[in-house]
Amino acid sequence: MCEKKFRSTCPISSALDLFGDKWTLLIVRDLLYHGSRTFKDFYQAEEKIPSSRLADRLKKLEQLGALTKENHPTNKKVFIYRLTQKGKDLAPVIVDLITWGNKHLEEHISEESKEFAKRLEENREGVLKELMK
Amino acid sequence: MCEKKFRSTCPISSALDLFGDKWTLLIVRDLLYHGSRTFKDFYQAEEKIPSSRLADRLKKLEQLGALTKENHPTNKKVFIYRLTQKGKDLAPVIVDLITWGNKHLEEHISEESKEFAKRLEENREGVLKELMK
DNA sequence: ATAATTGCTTTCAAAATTGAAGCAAAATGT
DNA sequence: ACATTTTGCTTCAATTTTGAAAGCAATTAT
Repeated sequence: MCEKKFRSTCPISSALDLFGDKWTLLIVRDLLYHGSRTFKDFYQAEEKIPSSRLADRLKKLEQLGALTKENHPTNKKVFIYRLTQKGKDLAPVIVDLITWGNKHLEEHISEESKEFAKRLEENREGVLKELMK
Repeated sequence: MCEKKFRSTCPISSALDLFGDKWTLLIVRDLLYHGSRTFKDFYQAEEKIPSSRLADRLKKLEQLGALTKENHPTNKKVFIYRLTQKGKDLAPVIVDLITWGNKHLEEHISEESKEFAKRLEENREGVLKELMK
């Protein structure tokens, strides 16, 4: 049953089998920053994910158990997505991508992100703890 | 000139524009573990990358400045690939993927990787230092 | 009652990926 | 010296994935 899913028994390769694309970790990013999001929220992010892609990435992440989908308390048409612990555990990866990007793509990174990256360098553990709570 | 290359000024999204696929970080992985590799070495890795993909990922990583390509000292047909500092700086990302994979995909991860992950948990900084040197 | 919003699904062309075969230069074997 | 193998790719057809746009049904707002 896993034979089709993973290329090898390497944890890196296996993680990439799940997250190795241009969109999945951006969904995780938005949830790390905001705690909870709706379809529309993700859809309106700067990077402009196509709704078809967004729908299937959310489905995959839910099936994987990295996020949950629950009803909005008052609006039946809206769903609320949140990270599970499995999803939150991706925070270190995300945070290291920020550090790498900030160091090596500095010229085109936003000031806001640079400041976040600075906080990270000063206190990685603290920032991580905050993000994952 | 960057307008086509990056979807936004977010460092995460930008890093994913460069590394967000199933193969690129496996090349980095092999170089982190082994120091230097040849085309054949990468090609023979467990995950079976197609040679066409390998060729263009190596080219992209070289253009990006994440690795260098140099001549073999005695065999003119062989090239030696090595990580630059820019490439080595991806080590934290790789290492966090190992930690995540080991925790959440435990049942299908090799014993060898589990042991490495254990060393990581005990001494992340030390292992990182070793990998990046 | 009508219009707008939300969370999708559908469609389809374009782009990326795979797997296999091919190839030239260099190295190795005899 | 000559044939064979190795190495590092390139090429190509077939399949898969993606992106852009349109569509849609069930609410919700007016």
